[in-house]
Amino acid sequence: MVTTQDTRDDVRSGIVAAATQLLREKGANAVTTRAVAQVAGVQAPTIYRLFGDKDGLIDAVAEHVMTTYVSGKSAATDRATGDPVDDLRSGWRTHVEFGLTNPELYALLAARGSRAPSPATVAGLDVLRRRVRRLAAAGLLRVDEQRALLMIHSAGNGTILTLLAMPEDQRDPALGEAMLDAVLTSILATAPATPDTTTSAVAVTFATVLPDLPGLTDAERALMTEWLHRSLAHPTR
Amino acid sequence: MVTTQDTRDDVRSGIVAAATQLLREKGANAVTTRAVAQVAGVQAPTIYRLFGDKDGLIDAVAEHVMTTYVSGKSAATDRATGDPVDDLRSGWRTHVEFGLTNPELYALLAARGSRAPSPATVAGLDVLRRRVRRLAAAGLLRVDEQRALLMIHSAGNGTILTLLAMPEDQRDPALGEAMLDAVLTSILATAPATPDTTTSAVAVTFATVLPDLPGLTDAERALMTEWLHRSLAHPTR
DNA sequence: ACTCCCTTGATATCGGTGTTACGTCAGCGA
DNA sequence: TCGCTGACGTAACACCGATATCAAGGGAGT
Repeated sequence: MVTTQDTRDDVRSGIVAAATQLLREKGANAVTTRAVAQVAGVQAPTIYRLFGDKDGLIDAVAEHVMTTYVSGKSAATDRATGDPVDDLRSGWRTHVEFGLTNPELYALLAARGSRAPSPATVAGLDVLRRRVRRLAAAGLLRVDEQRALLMIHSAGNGTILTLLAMPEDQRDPALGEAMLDAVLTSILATAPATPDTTTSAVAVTFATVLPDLPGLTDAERALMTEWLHRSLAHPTR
Repeated sequence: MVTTQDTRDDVRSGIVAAATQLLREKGANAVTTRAVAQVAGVQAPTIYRLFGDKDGLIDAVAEHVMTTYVSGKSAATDRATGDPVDDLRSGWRTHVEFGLTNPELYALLAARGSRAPSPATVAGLDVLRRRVRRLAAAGLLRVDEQRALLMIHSAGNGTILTLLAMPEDQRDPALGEAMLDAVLTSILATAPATPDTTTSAVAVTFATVLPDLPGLTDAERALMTEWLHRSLAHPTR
C-alpha cells in the first residue's frame, strides 16, 4: 500500500505549489506559513511535519521552481553543442534569465545571508563546476579551475542582483554578455579578439565633455547624448 | 538653547551604537527593536520617533558603520593619487574589504531585496560614479560610462557575496583583484584615446571617428557632424 | 507669570510571525 | 476486535514591528 506515501507526496507538492504561487503573485513577504497553509488547504503544523522548517519549505520551492524552469526551457537552447565555451555561454544566459524571471525567489534565497546555502544554489554551482571542468579538460583555462568557477559565479550573481535592483525599463540588456566576456577574456587561454578600441573610447570621452560644448541648444545636446548611448550600446559583433 | 537637540542626538547615536553592537555581536537576526531599545536604555517607541521605521534605523546604522570605517582607514590608502585607474583600484579594495569586515551589515542591506536601496548604498554608488567619470574624462574608457559603472558594481557586489558565502579559511584572497582586472581589461582603453582632454580637442578627435560609429543612421551622423562644426566654430574663449 | 502646545516617557496593545505542545482520532497490524 | 502508532487539529507560546493613549514636562509667546 502506497496510498499514504502518495497522499503525503500530494500534500507536499500541493504546499510547494501554494507557496510558489504566493511567492509569484504577492512577493516574498507574503510567503508565510499561515498563508501557505491556508492556500494549500492544510494546517500550519503540516508544513513543519513535511519540511521541518520554513527554510525547508523555501528550499523545496526553490528546487521546484528551478526544475520546472529548466524543464520548461526548450531543450535545444541549452543542449551541449560540444564546444565547452558555447555551453558555458548558454548556461550563463539561462542562469541570468532565470534570475530575472524569478526576482522574488532570488531575493528569498539571498535573504538568508551567510547561512548554509540552499540545495538549489549548490546544485546550480555543481552544474557550473562541471562546465568549468570541461573547459579545464579541454585546456582552455589559463587560471585555476576553482578561480574560474568563483569568478563566473561572482559575476553572474552580481549581474543578476544589479539588474534586479534597477527598474525593469532601464536595465542594460547587454550587461550580462559584457560581464561574461570580461570574465572569459581573463580566464580563457585563447584571447578573443577585442574589436576596435579607439573609436568607442573616443566616443565615451566625447560624451563626458558634451555638456560643455558651446554653441548648441539643449535639445541638440540631448539628442547627441541619446545617439551616443545608442551607438555605444550597439553590439559590434 | 540646544540641550534638547543635543540630548536628542545623544539618544539617537546611542541607539545607533546599540544596534551596531548588537549587529556585530549577535548577528542580523538579533537586531530587533526591543533588543536595541533595551541595550540602548530607551523605550521601543523612541526608535520609531527618531528613525520612523526599522529600515530607517538600519539605514542609520549602515551610514554610521560606513563613515566610521572610511574615517578609520588610513587616509593615505585611499587618497586620490591623481591616476584615475589607481584611485579606482584603491576604492575597489576598500569596498571589498569593507564588505568582508561587516558581513552582517552587508547581509542586512542585501536582504531588502528589490526595494529602495539604502542611502549608504546609493552613496557608495555615487562615489563609484565619480571615479568612473574621471576615467571617462581622461579618455581611458572604451565602453559607455553607465556600462562601466554597472560592470564594476556588479563585479564588486558579486565578489563580496561569493567570498562571504564561503568559510573564511578557504576564501581566495586574490579573487577580488582577479575580478577587478577582468573588468578593467574589458573596460579600459589600452592608452588614452585623446591625449588632450580639453573640450575642443576631444570634440575634434571625435569628429574624426564619427563616421565609424555603429548603430546610427546616416542622417544622424550628418546632423552630429554639422552640430560639431558649429560648436567648434563657436567663439567662446 | 501664565497659558498653550509640542515633544518626551511609559505602558499597553494590536496584528502578525515562526514554531511547538498536546489531546484526539483514524487506520493499521496482531 | 484490540491496541498502538502516526497524523490531524486546536490552541498556545514567544516573539516581532508598529501604534494608540495618556500623563508629565519644558519652551515659546503674550
